Amino acid sequence: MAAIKHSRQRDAIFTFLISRKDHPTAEVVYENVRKEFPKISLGTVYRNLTLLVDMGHAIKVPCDDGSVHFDGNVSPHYHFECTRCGAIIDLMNIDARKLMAIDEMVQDGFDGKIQGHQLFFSGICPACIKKENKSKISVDNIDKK
Amino acid sequence: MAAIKHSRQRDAIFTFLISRKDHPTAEVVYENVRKEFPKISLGTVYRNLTLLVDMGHAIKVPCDDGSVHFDGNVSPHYHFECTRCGAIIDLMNIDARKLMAIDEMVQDGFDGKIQGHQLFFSGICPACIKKENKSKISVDNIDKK
DNA sequence: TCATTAAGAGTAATAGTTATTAATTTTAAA
DNA sequence: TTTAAAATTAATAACTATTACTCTTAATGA
Repeated sequence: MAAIKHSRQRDAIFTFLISRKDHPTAEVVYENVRKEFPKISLGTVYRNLTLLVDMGHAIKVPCDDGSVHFDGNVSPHYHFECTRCGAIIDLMNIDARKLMAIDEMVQDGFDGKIQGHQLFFSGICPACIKKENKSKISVDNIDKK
Repeated sequence: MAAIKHSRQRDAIFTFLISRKDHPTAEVVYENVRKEFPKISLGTVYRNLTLLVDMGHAIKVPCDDGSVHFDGNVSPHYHFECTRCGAIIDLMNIDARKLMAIDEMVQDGFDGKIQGHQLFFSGICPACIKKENKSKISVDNIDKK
């Protein structure tokens, strides 16, 4: 019965994960945790990320472009990917009743049993919109935020 | 101006794709087209599948488990994956207005710009439900379909 | 028919991830 | 506190899905 032992490396991975709002990939986690543990290996990062997901402390976010990101926010929510900068952002403002309505919408007329869904949004993130506006406005407006 | 030449292999790949309702992977396409073209290579299958997708004759369906499936049905619809047998099934009975309502639901209160979404359902497919019922009923009922 | 050139076959290369293993760390019993 | 079992790590090998490369075949247009 594989008792799970504490490890500093896993701590560092988890701490890094919850410190970020943009959902890093395994590679990004690796590069950052390496600052604290220069000898950590990519395999250790992968093993601990899947461990954290299995323990329910993190979520695996498979994106449309095939890349896989990780999220330290385990409360139910959807994700949004910016088509400009690639950032993954949490969408927390969802009404639970509307979520269930989505399943019911397709269950009607379908012979199988709908048990759940994955919903993933795409578009332009607030930061990229701000950047875009800044480059549009003329020089004398730059300081107006 | 890269004139696209016709090829029997591509035809066979496309014909196989639209003949299936369960959205095969590149590997499955390969195994099946090989019956007609025993010398076809996996690289040819991949190249033609992406060609078909680029031409708008097929859709690439990246699934949650990381596997990639292909769909010869290009009309707008959602997908459903059976958690028992892994089959991917088209869900055609969706009201377009309800789809847009999904984007509006999350746009409200979000500073970014929602441009679209990917929605993917999971559960038990009709075939697996039928199979389950069959194994439950007693012997004297087997022939009752 | 013949020349041109995209497409195919076969194979090598790559990326992302998982598996293996010897050495190290953690934990708990003595 | 010491120490030994068990889990974890670092390093690396292996694996899987996909793409790239090279040379050959065959579709197209004159």
